[in-house]
Amino acid sequence: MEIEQQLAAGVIAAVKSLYDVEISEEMVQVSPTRKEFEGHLTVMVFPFMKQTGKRNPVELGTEIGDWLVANLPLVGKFNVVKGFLNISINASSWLDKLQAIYSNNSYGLQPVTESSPLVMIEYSSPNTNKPLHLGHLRNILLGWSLSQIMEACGNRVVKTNIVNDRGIHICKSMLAWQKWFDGATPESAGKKGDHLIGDCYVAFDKHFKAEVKEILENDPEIQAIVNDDPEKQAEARKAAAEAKSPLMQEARAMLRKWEAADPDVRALWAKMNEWVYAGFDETYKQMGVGFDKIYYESNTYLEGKDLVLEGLEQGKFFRKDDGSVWADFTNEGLDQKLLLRKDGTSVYMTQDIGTAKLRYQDFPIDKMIYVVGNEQNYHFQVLSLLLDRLGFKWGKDLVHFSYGMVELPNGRMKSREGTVVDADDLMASMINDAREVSGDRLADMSDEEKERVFSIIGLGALKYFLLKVNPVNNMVFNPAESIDFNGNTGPFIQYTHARICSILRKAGIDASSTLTIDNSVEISEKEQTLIQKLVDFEGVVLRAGKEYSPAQIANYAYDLAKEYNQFYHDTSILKEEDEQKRNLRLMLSACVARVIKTAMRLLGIDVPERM
RNA sequence: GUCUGGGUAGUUCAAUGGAUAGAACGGAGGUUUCCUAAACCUUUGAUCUGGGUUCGAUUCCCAGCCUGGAUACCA
Repeated sequence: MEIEQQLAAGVIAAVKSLYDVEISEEMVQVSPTRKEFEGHLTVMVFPFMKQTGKRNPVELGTEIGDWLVANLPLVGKFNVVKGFLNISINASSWLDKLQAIYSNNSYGLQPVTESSPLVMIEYSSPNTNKPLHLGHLRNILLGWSLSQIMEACGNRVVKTNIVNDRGIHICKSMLAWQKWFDGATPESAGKKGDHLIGDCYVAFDKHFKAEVKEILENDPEIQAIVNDDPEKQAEARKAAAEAKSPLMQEARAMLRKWEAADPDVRALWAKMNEWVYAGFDETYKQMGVGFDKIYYESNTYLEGKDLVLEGLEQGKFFRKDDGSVWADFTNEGLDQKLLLRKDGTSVYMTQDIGTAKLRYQDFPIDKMIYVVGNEQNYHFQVLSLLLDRLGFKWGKDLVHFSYGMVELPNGRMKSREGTVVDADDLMASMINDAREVSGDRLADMSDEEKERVFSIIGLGALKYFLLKVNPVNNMVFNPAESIDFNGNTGPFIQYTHARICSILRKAGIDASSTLTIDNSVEISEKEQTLIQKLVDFEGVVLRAGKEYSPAQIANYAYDLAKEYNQFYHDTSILKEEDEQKRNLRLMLSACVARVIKTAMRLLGIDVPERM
């Protein structure tokens, strides 16, 4: 049992024994003691004042403290300040804890068995008409990290991805490729497939814009659209002009051909999508992430349509006069939601229903987590109700892991304004920065080894930067300033780990060595603080899993690394002559290194042994 | 309009209802006879406004201001 829990149980017993009053677990708040005060853990006694009838919190705290010292072996001494009961834990209890952590190779991780709950996590979910950008990076890293954390919390995890491979957007790229790209392939163009297709999309948009402008200025039909409100008039004219654009009409015609399974269109579609997948795979590989099962919208949207029609027959949905199919959620406080257009084609929501069906066929899912931006909060609120109505047992409890946008200093990224930060470019530039910062520290390594380390460090900085922020908040990325390698950063934590590895190397300790310490060894305040933080790790992981928050792991890892750096700076380890003290510090270092490594793995960040 | 997030040092981020609101970057200054100076130390500086609940509010409730997002046939 954890020290905090033992203490909390002790306090409950103390109150029961002293005042014959039952208090609940929630009333006992235990937290680390602030640095200014003596003690390790602090219990708030204010909450017990009513039940115990005590008027004076100091008196109450003192009585509980006396009882704890007399009855709880792990409590050494205590002091009371106002209503804060500061408890000092016995040194031997800390040492026991440290030894337990040292000898447990999977410390902090819950076991996963055949009968563990099955959690499916969807993330990335790209469109296939353009390369991945910074926003996708946040999504993918959160999804990957979350799946690691859920596994660490004792769940079986299936990582999944839904690829939005059909629709008007890919038709635009296909059309542009036919018209202006002269049969270019990724090989002939010398660029990744996703980037080539992205270029096509941009080309389409450029020509399309020009067309619309031309029509707006010269077309008499458009000029005839008049509205008293100038804003509304402009909107209406623009919509009419866009619909009238020959390019757009061609794209729509292509989409219809695609839906009719026209062989030529399908062949082109398949070829171009393959290029994109190859490009994405390269990006995923570079990031160090992957999936267990990938779904494609082109395979799932028809399934969704079937389910909707089935639901319609069972009276779960209704049809409007124009033939469109809707779900009514006015009883649940929401609106009506379109499920099938009047022409019978499916919408975004329909596709998600079909995907859910296939997933449930493939896996006995207990919990489904969708990692999708907060712009889709409403969509997932509706999807949850919809799946529940269709009888998916996890529908009601599906988790929309909603995260904020990555913004630039002037606002959000806009592809139209060319302010999108490309994922591949950003990663390459981070790795390059790492190379420059490193100097000649790794001069004795082979070029291959060096590149591996630079890649770990550069990506570590990027990943940590994106993961340390609370997911619900929007975050700001300034492309003009490179991501830091100093301070509260991934490399700082990696550096601490590398440094510990160096110490252990010099002490002649490797994975097979076993350190031992005597329980009577003296333990300093800094050492005790470090052990306390190590003990916290298990709880931090569980909490991060419960609250779906990789940021808590990130902040914990930084805190631990910072604490160790201070310890390192004013404590000698290798030069320590007292063998017991030396072994204690080495054992502590080994534990810190392992916990850092585990925590960083939960974030999807590697830690090199040298840097 | 309606619904829904967010508002904390100059900047980027923290803070299960608890003690003097923490870090980092930036600014100013300092530390290498010892294990990696990507480090360490000192200093500078903030809770949008007004009410309420509470022994105690950045945190919970109400109102207002600022700001992001959604709002039904795009995904």
